[in-house]
Amino acid sequence: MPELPEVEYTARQLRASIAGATIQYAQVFWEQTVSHPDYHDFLAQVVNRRVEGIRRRGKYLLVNLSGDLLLTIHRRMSGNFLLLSPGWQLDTTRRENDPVAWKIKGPEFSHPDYMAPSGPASHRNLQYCRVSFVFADGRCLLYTDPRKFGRIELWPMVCEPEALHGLGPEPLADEFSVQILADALAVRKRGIKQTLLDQGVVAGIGNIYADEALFYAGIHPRRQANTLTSHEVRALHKGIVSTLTLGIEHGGTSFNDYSDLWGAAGENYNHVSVYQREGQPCVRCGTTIERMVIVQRSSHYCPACQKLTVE
DNA sequence: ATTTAGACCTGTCAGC
DNA sequence: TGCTGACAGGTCTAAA
Repeated sequence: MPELPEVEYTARQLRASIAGATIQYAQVFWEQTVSHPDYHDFLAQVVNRRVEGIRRRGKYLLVNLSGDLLLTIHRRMSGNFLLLSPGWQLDTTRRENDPVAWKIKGPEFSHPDYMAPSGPASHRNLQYCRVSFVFADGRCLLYTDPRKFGRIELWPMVCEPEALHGLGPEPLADEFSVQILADALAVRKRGIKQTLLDQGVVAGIGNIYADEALFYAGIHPRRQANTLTSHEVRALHKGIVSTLTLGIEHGGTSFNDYSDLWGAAGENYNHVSVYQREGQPCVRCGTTIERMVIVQRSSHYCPACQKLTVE
């Protein structure tokens, strides 16, 4: 579920909270979540490491650990982080009818930043802890993931993890120019929607922000990527940068699962123009927003603002 | 060479 | 109330 803005927002929150903290130990409750190395090795290697820094690349969260280790995290559809105040702990008793759900036990929320898990999703998320990191100061970082798609890996810093190798430019960095985007689109015959979802073209765009960026630029999701005019490419570039930037400023987009480190929902769902707004009026012209399926994914667009035919 | 189902997973919601 | 199918912020693989 998290796209670039959600991952970036999490990275900023983690930087402000756990940078410099030492991992006392970790627990793994769903083995497949830790895909490299073997989770036994993972648990052994992570002990007593200090969190040296936190970065983001595309939708990957990158955590530098002391001893030249790199933790890479991809949350896929429903992965989330929650930071528990000291005093909280995992109750690892298996629940009767659900062998993979885990409960959290502890005192009432007392941390000033942690008054209540305010997002509607946070209570639910607490039950699906797959990995936990317990810090020396007693705090506990939970990786929760109802759908179990997310992956956490540990690599020696010297070799860049393969997963990061094929990623395209960072859309919010200087390297992402109009020309870079134009060059990438010029050689792709696929639809523009699929092309934007391709992490090798631009890193970090997912279904929400692809739809939003296309609406911003007035481009139909089925337009062939290499037929965009230079004017349209310029508009799309601006659309990508501004919708992602806005997403970060609003703390990400929450529809179901996503919440921030303290369990609060991201504000950006109040600011989307087309995503999941099928049947509602276009914010620009009032025409009814439509939905179509493209490569097994929903696409939301305004049929009046985003015409398929080239003028 | 691309496109596209299917897999991986669990939960929710609408409709019968 | 209970069942069924569609759908959900992603990405990889194999078959068409």
